[in-house]
This record gives sequence, structure tokens and C-alpha cells, in this order.
Amino acid sequence: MTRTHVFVTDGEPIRSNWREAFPQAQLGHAGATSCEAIIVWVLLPYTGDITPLIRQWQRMACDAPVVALSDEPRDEEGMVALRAGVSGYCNGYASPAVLQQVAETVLQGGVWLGQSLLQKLVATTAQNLPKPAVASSDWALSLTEREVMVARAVASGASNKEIADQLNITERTVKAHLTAAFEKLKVRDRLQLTLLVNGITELKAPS
Amino acid sequence: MTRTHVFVTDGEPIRSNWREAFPQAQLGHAGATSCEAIIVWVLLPYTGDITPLIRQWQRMACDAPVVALSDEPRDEEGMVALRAGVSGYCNGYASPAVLQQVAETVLQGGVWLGQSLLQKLVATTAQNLPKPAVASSDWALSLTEREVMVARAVASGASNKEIADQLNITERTVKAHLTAAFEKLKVRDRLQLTLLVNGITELKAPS
DNA sequence: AAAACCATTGTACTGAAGTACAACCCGGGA
DNA sequence: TCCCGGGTTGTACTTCAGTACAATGGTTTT
Repeated sequence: MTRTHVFVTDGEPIRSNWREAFPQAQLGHAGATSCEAIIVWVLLPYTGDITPLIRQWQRMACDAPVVALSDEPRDEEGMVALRAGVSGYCNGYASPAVLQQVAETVLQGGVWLGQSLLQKLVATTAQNLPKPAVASSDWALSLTEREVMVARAVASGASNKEIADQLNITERTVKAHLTAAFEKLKVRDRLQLTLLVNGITELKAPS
Repeated sequence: MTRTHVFVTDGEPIRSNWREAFPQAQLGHAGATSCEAIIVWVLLPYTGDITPLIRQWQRMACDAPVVALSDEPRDEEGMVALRAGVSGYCNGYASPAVLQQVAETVLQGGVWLGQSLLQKLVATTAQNLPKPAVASSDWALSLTEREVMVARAVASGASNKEIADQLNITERTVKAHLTAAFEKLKVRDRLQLTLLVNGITELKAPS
């Protein structure tokens, strides 16, 4: 079998736009144990977990790049596909030109994404990455050692009683530390404290 | 002025690899007020905030795609550039072939990134946000539309009263939705719901 | 039409969270 | 020595969250 483009579908034949982009395109067989492909194009099914599907074809294709095709591209689905390790995520009805474009990018070691998905990736990462790194010590700065311990426990979902047992102190003392932390961090309750500690929200007034 | 590739540098002339990739390439003038370009390639300065620079050329080029070129590509710099809205981020000394590759991708509405940067994006996002972005449908799957709305509000730190006002319903109704959500998601209170919605913890038993 | 699900709301209750106003102990610095 | 800050705890109180036990009306499915 020559190394060529392999399209994996759920029974569907090769579409005309795929064929047009890659005349030698072949259909992947679900039952196959190995696959010699330049690129594996996986048409995502509408339902079910796509991660195993992608992983499976990655293995079978000996780590050849896998591109996910979706007839209803959604950012969420794209995220899942990326986590599974695809090298690209694009519309199943993309034009032959775009498909060839994707192929070139992927073969050069790049990753092909739509604008929307990428922006979401960047936005969310940009929001969540800096906090743990930068601001993680931020909220803790104005707190005492004990207050930080209690705050961390709260932020993991523990109740006052549980924290008390964990730290071998009274529930009353836990409340005392919490009240102090609330005041210092300008939050009103344990939930907002949790958001702060977990980097979901920002500090109001930098102490 | 014909629409062509415009390279923006800090006084540096057009490099040979740029010229080779795009023979009609032109230098962008910092003082210009507008610019008719297919793609604007901005060579990032070593120091200073690159965001205004990128934004400026996006405006001047009437939202033509902007690609950032960096002689010392770093993931952090790439992140900043992406947040600023660039459609690509690659090495300033990239080969003409790669540059053309980038151009094609960008012109088709794609985004061009190096493997490293993209992987970091995905990795960090997958760690920090897999829940909000990916599993967002996860926890939300078993909930009704209304329950999801309330859950999201709770997860942002709102009180029952605030949510009630926000949704124009009674506090009692908010409690009803919450109770249902707790039951379905196997959590005991709003704080653990928050952790789930914000992707800090995992779903216990997929319903 | 009956069943099932959803959204909505009510009253009343329990319990946890959070605050007010304290007190005590301990170690370090003025 | 006295003061101060941190850690600890107590009692009493208010407020909010959450549950129990309901009911009503609308929509969809059977």
C-alpha cells in the first residue's frame, strides 16, 4: 500500500471535495490493524467520545498526522480534538484548496485551526495561565500562614468542620481565619475566596 | 499602491528571505496613515510592548491579516502576539517556502503557529480550562437550560438573591434549580458546584 | 388524554456560614 | 516590661444556603 491520504468515516464514502483535493485518497477501514498514511483525516461522528477514535488512528498510522474533520465545527469539539492530539481541525465540507492547504501545513509540522477556535484557545489560556504563575502568590501575600492554609482548603471545597479536623483546630478558629482573609482580600464569602484562590477572578485592591 | 505584502521593521530593510518569498514585498512606513496590504508582516522589536504595534497595523491595513515575525520566538511572546490578534507568529528568518506557507494559511482565514507554541497553548488550556471549554458541555449535559444558567451564575460568585434578580425569578426558584443541579451532579453545595463548573474538579458519576 | 418533564413559587424548617464582642497564650521588638 | 501581632477559642447572634413537602401551569411525549 502506497503512502497516501486516508479518510476515516462512519461508513460514508469519500466525498467529492476530498477526492478532488487528493485524487489518490483512500478510505480507512475501522477494522484495520495498521495503516500507511501521509495524513489520516477523521470525519468526526456526531455523537460519542471522539478521543478514542483519534487516538486509535494515531497509533495505527504510526503517528502520522491526524486531522479531524467536522461537519458542524464547534470550538468545544475542536478543543477535545486538540487534546486528543490532532494536527488540524477543519470543516468536513472544506474546499479542496483548503484541504490541500491544511495538508501542507500539517506536513510541515504545523497545526491548522480556524480563527475562532484559536482565538478561544488564546483567550482562555491567556486568562488562566498568567494567574497561576503570577497571581497565585498574589492573594497569599497579605495573608498569614494559617490564613493561607484555610483559604486553600476552602478553595478545594472543604467545609469549616472538615478544615478544623484537618488542621486540628476548632471550627471557631477556622471561622476566625476566614473572616480575616475575607477582610484582607475584599471578598464577601468563601465562594468568592475560592474564585480568587483558583485564579478565576482578580484581586480587587492589591494590598 | 497595489495590494501586496508589507513588511514592517524598525528601520531594517527587507530581508532576502522575505524578498525571495514575495518579490513585490514592500516596506511599511511607520508614519503612514493607511496601508493597502494583502498581509502585514511585523518584525517584532526586542523590547517594548508589541500589542500597540500590532493593533496599529491592523487598523491601518483595514483588518488585513497581520503576521508577527520574531527573531527570537518565545512562547510567551507568541501568546502576547496572539492576544493582540495576529493571524500568525513565526520566525523572522523562516525560509521563503515557510513564509509562503504561512501566507497561504493566513489568507484562507487560518492561523499559523509553530508546533511548540500551539502545543503549549493546548497543553495549558487542557490543564486549566478543559472543563469550562471542553467539559463545559460535560457537566451541563444532564442539566436543563435553566439549571445551567443558575449554575453558571453561582460559579461566578453570585448569591441566590442576585441570581434571582438577574433572571427575574424568585429566590425560591433559584434554590429549586440549584437543588436539582446538586442532585444531578452529585455535589453537596454551591462551592463544589463552582469547582465543577470552573473545571477545578471532575464529575463524579457521569449521569 | 394521561404521563412526564420543565419552570415556577410558597411555607417552614434545619444547618452551615459569617459576625460581634470578647478572651487567653506566646514570641519578638520598643 | 509593655506592646503588638499571630494563633487560638468561647458564646451568642444574624444571615444565607439548602431541604422537605408541597402546588400550579405549560409543553412534549406516549
